[in-house]
Amino acid sequence: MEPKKISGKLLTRLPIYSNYLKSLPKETVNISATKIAAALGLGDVLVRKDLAQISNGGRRKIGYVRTQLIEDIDNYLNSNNSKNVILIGSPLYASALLNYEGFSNAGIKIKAFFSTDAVENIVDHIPTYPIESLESYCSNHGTSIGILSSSKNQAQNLCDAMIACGIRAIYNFVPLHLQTPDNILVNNADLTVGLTSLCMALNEKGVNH
Amino acid sequence: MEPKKISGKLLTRLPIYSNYLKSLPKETVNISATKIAAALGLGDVLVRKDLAQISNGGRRKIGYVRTQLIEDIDNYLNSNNSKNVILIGSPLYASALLNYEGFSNAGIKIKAFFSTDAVENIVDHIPTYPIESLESYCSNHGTSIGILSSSKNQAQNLCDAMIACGIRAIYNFVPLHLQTPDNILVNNADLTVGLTSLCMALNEKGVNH
DNA sequence: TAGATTGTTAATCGATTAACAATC
DNA sequence: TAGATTGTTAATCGATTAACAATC
Repeated sequence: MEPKKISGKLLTRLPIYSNYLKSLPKETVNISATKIAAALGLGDVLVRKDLAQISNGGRRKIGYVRTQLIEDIDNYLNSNNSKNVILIGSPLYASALLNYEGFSNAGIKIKAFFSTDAVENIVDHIPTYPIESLESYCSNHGTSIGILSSSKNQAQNLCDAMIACGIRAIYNFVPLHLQTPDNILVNNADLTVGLTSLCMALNEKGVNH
Repeated sequence: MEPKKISGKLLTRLPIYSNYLKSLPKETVNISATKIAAALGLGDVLVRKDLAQISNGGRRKIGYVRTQLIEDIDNYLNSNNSKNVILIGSPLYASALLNYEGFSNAGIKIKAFFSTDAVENIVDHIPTYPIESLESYCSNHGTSIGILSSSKNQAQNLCDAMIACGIRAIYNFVPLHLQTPDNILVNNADLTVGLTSLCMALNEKGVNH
């Protein structure tokens, strides 16, 4: 059950592979690393090395069994990612995450949303609770990961509240450096890098507006 | 005016440095790389090398002038990132991005939001338009970057629409591999990696729920 | 057999860290 | 002077790519 440790870069590619393989027509039984690489704009050796880490490999001249590969990738992601994850923040910021269709690809399910504003359920598969019930929920469910998506003003308070409730790791979508004790893991989601690197690439092409 | 090319990793750190420096009390005139590194959990040599790339350096024994450093970083980001950026999608997915307080740190301003649903302005500083006016807007403004935040179903259509309007680069928040011609830059924002690496880190610590 | 493929080993490349020199 | 600092050069590390061997 111990998922093997793989690199962060590969971790970003696994859901991409999985997605791509699932998008192929059902008739596609075998698929080669070369084809996958070409479709996704990666090197073929890279794809082969990646797949070697989570599957039992393919067959020479034939490639990999598509369904097996999907299973291997999803298995890895599921066994790695089966954690109790909650989301905390205000609906204004959090609704995109509640609706995000990418987490399930990675075997992640958000269990509950704790809202700073009184609201109904925003999506039907994730219950919304008032922030006040965070403590009782966590003590009952042993939640280990909290996603934080709020205004800058609220962020540090919400962060403190999560830590007080025993949360071990925080995925922070607020563009602010959170103050946390050493034993708390924090991962800061940075939505600007992607844009900035596009800007950089356009500059190189001579596009200046 | 040609911003120097720096690595993607540094690009993620620049807004972090800028944020941190701005968060210090006004009385702080000088700040050393060692202190910055300690506060942000980075190596001091790394910070020094980073700063060397965008500033004229500090003074031995004293460090850097805080305000000068902020200016240098923000200057770099502004000159690199002064592009016409629009957001396209449905409010459900896009509202978090419209409200995101991190883009301005990087010198990026979203100029307009093109909504698939008829809605009023969501935030007061970004006008909301119906998707139908995308074409006329783009031909008037020479927009080069589009942020895509919609359901999976809508994504490819919206992507095609943007390309038809002359957009050169797409920042894609939809967990789906977009089909695009070779000359279009695509950057896929991946919100799951952060969560997945937290899961991995917790696994290593023996936390299994 | 020839060609398409996987898989392995070595080379390259870029980012980070270590060691240390310079200096105020 | 001694200590805190910047800055530079070399070493390390990890990820990717190149070259090629194996094989169906």
